This record gives sequence, C-alpha cells and structure tokens, in this order.
Amino acid sequence: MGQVPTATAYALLGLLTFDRDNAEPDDAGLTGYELKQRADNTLRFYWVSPATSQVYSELRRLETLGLVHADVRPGRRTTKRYRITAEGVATLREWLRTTDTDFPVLKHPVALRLMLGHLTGADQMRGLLEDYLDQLGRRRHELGAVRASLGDDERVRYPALVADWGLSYYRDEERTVRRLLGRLG
Amino acid sequence: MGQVPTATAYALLGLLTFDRDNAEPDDAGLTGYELKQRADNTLRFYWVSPATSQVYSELRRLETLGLVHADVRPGRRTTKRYRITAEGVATLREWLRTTDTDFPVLKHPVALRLMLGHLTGADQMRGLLEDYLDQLGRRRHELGAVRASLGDDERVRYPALVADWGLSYYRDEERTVRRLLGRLG
DNA sequence: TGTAGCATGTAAGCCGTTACATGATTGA
DNA sequence: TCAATCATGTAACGGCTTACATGCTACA
Repeated sequence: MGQVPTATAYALLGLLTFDRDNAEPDDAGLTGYELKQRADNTLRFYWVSPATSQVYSELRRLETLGLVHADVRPGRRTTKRYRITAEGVATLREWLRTTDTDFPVLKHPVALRLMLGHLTGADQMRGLLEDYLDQLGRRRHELGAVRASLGDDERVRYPALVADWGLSYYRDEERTVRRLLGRLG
Repeated sequence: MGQVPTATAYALLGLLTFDRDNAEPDDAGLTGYELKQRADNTLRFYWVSPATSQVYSELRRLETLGLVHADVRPGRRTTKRYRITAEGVATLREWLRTTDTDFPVLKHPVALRLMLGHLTGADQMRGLLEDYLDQLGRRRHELGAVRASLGDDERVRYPALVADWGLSYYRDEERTVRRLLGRLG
C-alpha cells in the first residue's frame, strides 16, 4: 500500500537537493510552504503542481522512510524545515539509475476540443486556438522569468536546461498553432 | 458525487460522434472493446488511454445520463453496441461552447530526470535523452500511420488536424532534444 | 486443438484534489 | 487595525489503475 515513493514524491525530494548550501545552518532546509512555492516555479511546467496538502503529506511520508529529516523549530509558531538525508540522496540516485522512464503524458484539452470541430464549426475552433495562443504567450513569459532567475549558475545548470527545453516547446507550439489557424482560415 | 461527466467521459462521447454512418443498421454503434481500441489509436496521443474497465463503466454512466444508447444483442455472447443520442450530441456541443478550456498538463518524466542531472552526471543524461529520441521516433511513426489512415476524408478533417499537430510536436521535440544533446557535450 | 483476439465486467486501492480549519507574522 | 502572507494540517472523495475473473469466436 504505497511504501514506495511515487514519481511526484521523487520530484519533491529532488527539489530538496537544490537546498542553497548556506553558511548559516539556521536557514538550512525548506518548509513545506517554501517547497510548494518552488514546485509552482519549476515543477509545474513539465510535471505537476501538487496541492499544498499533498506537499505536507508527502514530506511526512518521506520522513518516515528516512529520506528527509525534519528540523522542528518550536516557538510561537512551530515550523519544520526539511532537508534531504544521505539515504535520501542515495535512494534518489538509485531511482534515476534503475527505474525505467515512462513516455511523457500530455493532457491537451485544446487538442481534445479541436478533434470535435465538426460539432461546432471552424469559427469557434479559431476562437479556441486564439485564446490558447494568448495563454501560451503568458506561460512562456512566466517560464522566461524563471529561466532568467537561474542565470548561468553552474549549480542549476540542469534546471536551466529543462527551462530552455520548456521555452523551446512553447515557441514551437505557438508556431504550430498559428499554422493550424491558417489552415482553418 | 460525479453526476457531471468528466473530460475523459466527454472525450469518449466525442469518439462516438465519428460512428461511420453505415447503410446497415446492424453495425451501428461501437462496443466498449472497439471504443477502447479507438481511444488507443487517437486519444492517447494528446489525452489519455483510459483503462478498459473505465471505458465500460463510463459507458454505463453515460447511458444512465441518457447521453448514449445501448443496443443489446443477445445470443451466445451478449454484446452491447453504443451510439450517441441526440441529447448526447446537444450536451457535448454545450460542453464545447461553455466550459472553459484548461491549459494542457504535461507529465514529462524525461525532463523531470534531466532536472536532477547534477546527481548522475552528463553521461547518464545523454543516455536518457538518446533513449527518449528512440521512443519519440517510434511514437511518431505510430501517429503517422494513424494520420495516413485518415487521408483527406472531409468527415475526419478535424481529427486529421489534431494528428498533424501531434506530428509537428514530435518533430519539434526531436529537434529540441538533439540540441540539448549537443549542449551536454 | 489450442491460442490469440473479442467482449464484458468486479473489487480494491492509491494518487491527488477540493474544501475546510487554524493561527502567527508582517507591513500598509 | 486590518489584510495579505506565512505555515500546517484534516477530512472526504473522485478518477483512474491494477488485478482478477469469465467465457466466446476465429483461425492456424
């Protein structure tokens, strides 16, 4: 019954490996709240943005598995800062090395609707694609800001590669949608 | 508690609108088995391939909602052929017209792993991307066969557009992955 | 004759979301 | 002082998958 972490759990665990190696140990680790924000900044573009409640429950599960360590700070407001453990890093490496990689899954509501264009006519489909183009542009700008924040810092070289990948995808998608619009015209 | 069909249910309902308008009424409609095959041929490239058991249960649900009609053929082997009803078509149109369209969700295990390249090194990431290129090529051929089977039949003009969209996506993705491979040395 | 495909279903369970709930802290 | 943000959870439930079960039909 779910002893093995899911891909989403590994993704969250992976985000913890980018813990800024701070001089001050007081700031080590991330709270569930911060991890959720980080997921919203990066993970959501090519995976999912887990619900806040799931972030907390996954963290608790990873803790019982010994893959993260919770640093509890008592006080008026109790906060927990989570760090990945050595065992967590080893488990993550093992997962990367041995688990086979599924083909990406795309849930594309726009394509799904376009398939049914014979029910609505070309006009409505054009509107659909134009709206989608707007959203794509906004998404691309959001991801562009994330990419810019990564700069050319060697420590986030791979996240930067992934962000560039995403940006290419959005640009290509915009081009393709424009071509489709032309064919509907 | 789920009185309203989900997007997947509408997708399956939509597939039923492409029922070949046969001269022989005996062949009208699709069995759950055939619908599952059709989903595997088309829907899976940009939505999901629902499990067989889900196809059957969704069909039963759509029937209680009056959106499909089940034609039961008794005999040695009882089969049910499902057709979309007039109400089903109206409901589907209403859904297309009024429900707002979510942005696509991409679950990309390859990108997820690439993000964690600092844990494994560039060599393993190159292997990952090369494997992915192989899979992409196979996928593209599968979708190419589907596209070819649609031809330029006006009745499946929109599914053909969607298939072309998918083919563009696969080609662009291959190009982008090759560029990433180049940047990994 | 036996295997692959056709055809339909039940049961159990997990992943993840939505809705709800609580309270501290910070800054306008 | 009041709102936004920080921070952490619980409860309920739905969608979907996996595993299991059954039996017919066509064909090599």
